[in-house]
Amino acid sequence: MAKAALVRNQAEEVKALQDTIYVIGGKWKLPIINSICNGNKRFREIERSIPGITTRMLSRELKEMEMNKLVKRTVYPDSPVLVEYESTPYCKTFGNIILAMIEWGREHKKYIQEEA
Amino acid sequence: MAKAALVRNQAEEVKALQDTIYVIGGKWKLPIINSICNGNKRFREIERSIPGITTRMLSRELKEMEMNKLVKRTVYPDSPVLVEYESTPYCKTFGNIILAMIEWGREHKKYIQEEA
DNA sequence: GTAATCAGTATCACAGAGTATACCAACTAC
DNA sequence: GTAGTTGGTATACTCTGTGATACTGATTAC
Repeated sequence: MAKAALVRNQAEEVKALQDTIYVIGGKWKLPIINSICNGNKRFREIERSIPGITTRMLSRELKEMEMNKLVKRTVYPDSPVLVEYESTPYCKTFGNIILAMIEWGREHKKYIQEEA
Repeated sequence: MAKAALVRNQAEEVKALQDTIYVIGGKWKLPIINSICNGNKRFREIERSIPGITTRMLSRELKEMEMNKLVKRTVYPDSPVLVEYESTPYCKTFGNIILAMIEWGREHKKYIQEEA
């Protein structure tokens, strides 16, 4: 009985985990979410804030994220056209994951440096 | 000044985030870590606990994770050879990330179901 | 007039992550 | 004797995420 409960729990956990990985998988989604949640609004601004990303990848990911309601894209069609990206409440639900990962990255760096 | 501090902070955050993504990237590492931390020790046991994984991917990832000191592999060479995988303390440092991701997966499922 | 910025799009190409399938030798269970 | 388990390896293949490079038209700045 305890065993069965444990097994079911594990199966449910893995699935939840795999769902999450599916949604935020890849190199760029979390860094982009993080950037926008940090207040970066303009395309080039976001681009500059993420080391290594290319225009193409940013463009693709933003498009997908807009479709999935992760970001809101607004166009101000004044003389020099201006585009702004904003995070949605849904986007902010990744906060804990991102924080945990930033924290891990910091600890990992310390660890590496101590080792060397 | 406040601006400069903010910028430096952001840059450091992204790098930490990207480091973490680099280490645990891909479809399988986190599910495997989770499985082993949950007490699964045998190869086939781990395999069965992760929906969709193939023998080959598990084998590859375990090998890599052993090299990176994420898991410990022990062979008991008794009549039917027995192999056991264990999590290392280092492996357990991913706990917070995994928990946050499981939590997100659960909420996401609720969200999807409510929507439908 | 030249360079730079903005918000992207268009092509091309590739490595490597991931999949599919079969197979091995040793052992157990029926 | 035959089917199943264990801990994997071998081979072949797909596919797509990612990268590199170039380009656009409008605008501003020198």
